[in-house]
Amino acid sequence: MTDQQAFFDLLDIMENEKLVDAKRFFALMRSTFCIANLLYADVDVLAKGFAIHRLHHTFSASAARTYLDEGFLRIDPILQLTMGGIRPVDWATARELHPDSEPLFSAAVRLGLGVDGITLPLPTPTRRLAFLAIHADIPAEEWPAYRRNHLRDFQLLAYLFHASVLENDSRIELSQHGAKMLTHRETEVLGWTAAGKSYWEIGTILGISERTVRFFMTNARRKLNVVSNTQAVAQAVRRDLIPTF
Amino acid sequence: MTDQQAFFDLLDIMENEKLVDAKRFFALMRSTFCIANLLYADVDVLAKGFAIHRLHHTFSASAARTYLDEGFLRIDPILQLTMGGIRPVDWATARELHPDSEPLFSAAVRLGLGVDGITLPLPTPTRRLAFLAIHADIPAEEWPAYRRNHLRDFQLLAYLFHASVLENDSRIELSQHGAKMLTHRETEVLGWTAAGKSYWEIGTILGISERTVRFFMTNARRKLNVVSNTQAVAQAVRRDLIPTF
DNA sequence: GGCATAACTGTCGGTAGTGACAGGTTCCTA
DNA sequence: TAGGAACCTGTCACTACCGACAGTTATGCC
Repeated sequence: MTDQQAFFDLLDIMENEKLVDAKRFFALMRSTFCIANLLYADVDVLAKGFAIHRLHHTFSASAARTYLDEGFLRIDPILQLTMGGIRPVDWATARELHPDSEPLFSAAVRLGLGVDGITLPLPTPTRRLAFLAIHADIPAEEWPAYRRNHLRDFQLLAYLFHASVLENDSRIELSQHGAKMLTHRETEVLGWTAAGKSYWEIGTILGISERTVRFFMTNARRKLNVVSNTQAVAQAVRRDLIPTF
Repeated sequence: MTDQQAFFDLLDIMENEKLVDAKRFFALMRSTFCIANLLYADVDVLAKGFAIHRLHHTFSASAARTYLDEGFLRIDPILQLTMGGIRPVDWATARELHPDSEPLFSAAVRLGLGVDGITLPLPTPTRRLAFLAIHADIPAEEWPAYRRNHLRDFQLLAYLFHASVLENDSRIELSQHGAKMLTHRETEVLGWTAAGKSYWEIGTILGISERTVRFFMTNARRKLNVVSNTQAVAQAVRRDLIPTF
């Protein structure tokens, strides 16, 4: 099969080149596998709502805008299945499991996004959600055989691409994220918050005003780049920034 | 190729059966791919030393005991490369990158563990390290072509097996710890709270009402014997009850 | 058939957390 | 001596949380 050779060529590229541009990867994928469209996303679920950390796709600008603007991202049943999962998610399966979301799928069809496709969940170091969605340009009746034939190819190539993106990411993050250390008071206040104390109680304990406690917590949240006290405590405990008792 | 058909049969099993026993998976892998030995491990890198969470292998009992007793696990260069990585790790590459560990590789050869093989890192929900190590029973000169041909098969099947193990794990964990253990939903909701999500957002993500999210959080607080969501998250993170990613 | 457990939903009212506004002092270092 | 960093305080308006009330449905076990 010539298909085989094309796959191996692509594999060599993905394994040997440190940084593969998304556009190039998408172009290679499309030419190798008769893929109509691809979407790679890395969504930061730590941020308020869903902050898009990284997004590459080959859909039309208007289709993507509609998808994002309408907030479909929040209720997309494929995303729900992808979240925290490892197995590939078939769009058809998601459609069956979530009949409530039928309007979404209908809208997707109108936008030309197709209904036969697959989404591969990708692991992320932090609590983000990354995935590669693949929409092949083939007749519906050929889809099962196509999926079966190429799932392994997609799985491996998606992970190699993802690895490339993450490796590049961490280089950037290491250079900019530096000495955002918590002060003594911030640590102290965070510790009492982790112990379940309210602002008023902490203020009384430390002999400062409730307002000041809030001030320290606000600074801690900003430094940890989180939105809630709860989240700040989760991060602090994970990073061993506050004493465990 | 008959190889192809054997792979597809195995793929069908891994995709359709909820729980695939390690022994069965290993047997199928060995017969399908001429694999000499397999090792699947899930270790806790946070614990002092390495706490083994799960371990299946086809190596001889004496070889495995030597490997573990001698503490090779701690200095294994392959594990070092696997840690936090996504890309497959070739044993030969690890040997080149870590000349200091030559004694380990020599010992491995004596023990019959082989030097041509590959280790696939697998993502885990908590701060653990999981991987599948594969050692094929073929002449060294055929290894590069073999690796190239089957990497995609290994990658996909390893992930499906890993998914099966993880899904089964969570079920066991819930049932064995008795009344004080958090339910699946409580764990899930707690995890999203730790990620800074509001009740409304979590409800949207999980497809349930905001009220129900509150219900689960209330139960979680009661079981953890704490008064606030923040405190609950602190406890849960400390006890590794919720995914960290 | 009872009983327990898990998953699920609704409303009310009080309290706690959060952002944005606008200040202050002390101490150390360039 | 100017600037920065840590520490400290106040008010207003809004949102989120949390306890207590009172349910429903499904499943599995004795």
